[in-house]
Amino acid sequence: MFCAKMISVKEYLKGLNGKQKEAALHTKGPLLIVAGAGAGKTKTITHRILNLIKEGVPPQKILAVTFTNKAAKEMRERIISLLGGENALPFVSTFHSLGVHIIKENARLLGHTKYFTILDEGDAASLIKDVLKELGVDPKQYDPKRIRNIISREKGKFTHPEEYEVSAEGTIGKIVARVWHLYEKKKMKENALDFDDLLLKAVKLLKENTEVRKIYQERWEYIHIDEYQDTNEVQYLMSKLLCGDKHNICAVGDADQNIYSWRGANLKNILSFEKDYPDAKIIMLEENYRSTQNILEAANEIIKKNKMRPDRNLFTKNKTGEKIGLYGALDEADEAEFVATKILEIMDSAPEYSSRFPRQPGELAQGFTLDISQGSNHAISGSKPATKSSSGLSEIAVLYRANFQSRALEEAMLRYNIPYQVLGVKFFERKEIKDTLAYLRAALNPDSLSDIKRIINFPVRGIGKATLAKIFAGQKDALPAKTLLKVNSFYELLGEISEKVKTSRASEIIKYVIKKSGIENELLLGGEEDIERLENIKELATLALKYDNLGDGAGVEKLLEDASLASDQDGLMINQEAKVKKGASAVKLMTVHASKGLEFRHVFITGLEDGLFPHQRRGERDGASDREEERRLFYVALTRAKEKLFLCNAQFRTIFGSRSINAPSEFIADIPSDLLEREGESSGIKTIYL
DNA sequence: CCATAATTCTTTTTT
DNA sequence: AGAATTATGG
Repeated sequence: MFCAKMISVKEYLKGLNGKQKEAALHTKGPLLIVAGAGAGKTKTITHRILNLIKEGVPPQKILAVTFTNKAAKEMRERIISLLGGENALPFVSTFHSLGVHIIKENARLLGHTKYFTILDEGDAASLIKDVLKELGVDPKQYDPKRIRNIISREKGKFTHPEEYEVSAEGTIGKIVARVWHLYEKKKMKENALDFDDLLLKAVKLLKENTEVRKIYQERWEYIHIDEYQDTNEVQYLMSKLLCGDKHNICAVGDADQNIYSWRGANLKNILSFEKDYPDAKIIMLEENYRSTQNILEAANEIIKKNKMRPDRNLFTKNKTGEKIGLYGALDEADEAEFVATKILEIMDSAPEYSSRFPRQPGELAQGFTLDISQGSNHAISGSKPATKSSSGLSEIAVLYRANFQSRALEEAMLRYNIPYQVLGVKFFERKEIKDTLAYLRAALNPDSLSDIKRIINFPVRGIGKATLAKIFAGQKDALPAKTLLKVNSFYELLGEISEKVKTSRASEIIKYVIKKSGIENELLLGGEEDIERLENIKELATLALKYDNLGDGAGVEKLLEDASLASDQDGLMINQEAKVKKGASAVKLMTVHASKGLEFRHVFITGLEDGLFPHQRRGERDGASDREEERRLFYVALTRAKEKLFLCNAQFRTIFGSRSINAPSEFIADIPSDLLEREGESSGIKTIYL
């Protein structure tokens, strides 16, 4: 119905290409946007939302769901900038926080309070461990994490525990069935939900309760689902239930970028979109605006080798660009050294940075301690904080398959005085942060045993295992008088905190907790490490300032929610805001998974060794599809780069403290050699052996 | 109950 | 290699 004339009228869509415009203008009925890497996916979706609003749809009627907080944040910001000063905004959320939202509004229906505790994977695994012990199963023989994974996978498939019990096979299956049952019971008793529950319970509500379903279907008339290829069964059901009969669903995705099948992501969802919504409009975005032709060609060659994929190719009008650099390193230290020196070279080639870095590795800033565990943002003391021109550094990313690889890279960055930031150090998973938050959670949810367990004897109060067991068994009166006194004063403390929560702002409460609990005193007495921990908690208080305007009580509640749902990158993002704001720009180190959705002028892909990338995992799952997933992962890595790409592999790598020899990844050989260019060999390959 | 010593993991990717 | 968990003795 819309003709060229009408399109031309919409000034605000003029930055889009034909296909993108078509997508933005298709507002009624189901729409699938198949968007290749760098094809302007977010731009299209945000403009579509803009168009809806311009056509008169109230912003609150629009929902956009993403996978990560970072993606949600970016989308929100881009919508805000498109809308200008408008005050009402669409509801942009991750799947998990949408789940929390729905559950909180209906907590009673599920037998929970709105202060339910969210268990992270660690909490969940330790709860499973307790369950195993209770059932008389040796947790060493049956790894709690593994059991947790199996349960998680089943929950992601929307399997009922009873259903599973019937179909469970083998010894493990039987054990899982028993554990699962008790695990659910315990969570209920603790008023706690695991990550899967956040989606599952929300879907159950929507599915089984007509009124609830109606409320949300009416609340949101237009829904958008980002990264549709990564949805699992539960998320798929959620999207379906939310869009109801109106079918105003816009899904965006790219089958080639499905890298989460190990988490239950089901390609079927995107591949059978047309079956689910027969009147669906499908739009393919195949022009890449991000990368040079060389980079894109390499990526196309890599992904072509997968069998299970749509037949299509991205193209670009960008220039040919430089060749892809290739470096065969001796070991991980050599590899890291190469990366570091290359980064300096890159910075040197931009004249405005040339004076910033020391030329020799020896010129280190004095008094700088090497502290890998902290990760985060190491703007080097002694080197001037980078100013406006320093954005160059943040245009560089170093990618790797597994988190442990960051270590060697960090050491090199420190030696060469290159400011860097590691995405993957989970601020909210640090012990001191978890401890502090546990006080708040326990105060709000007195049933939360996992939180109480964590803090009842930290700082040391002389309440040990035996005492704990008695309390949990409801036999407080069986305690010796002296112990009872300690226990009571602990619960009084929780009571005081809970009172304080109702009457104070988030940042104040954090300070209150560390004082009253004795955490502060404890850490002040400790060594250097403890002081650093205290600093981290203070950072938490700073971060909490942002929640102060939500009002007394509500601020803490939201802070706790965000803390539970913050992934590593998000967590760090928040963590860093304070530091980065000062203008420090840094090279980014992260896993390939974490890099999805991002782009950088210069990208290093490290650890391209057989067994590491593609990663060799132990059996269990179907090898062929795993291999294809590794390939998709490499494809994602390649397509992050805009201008220059470096590939590195190391002959030797130390894993678990012992050195292993690795052949270069097959991926390197899969790239046409005319796209590659050797960056020189490491010295001494022949001489050093062991 | 707690501090220290000994032992056993860890490393795939994440909401 | 280093962290984390568990065993041991006070």
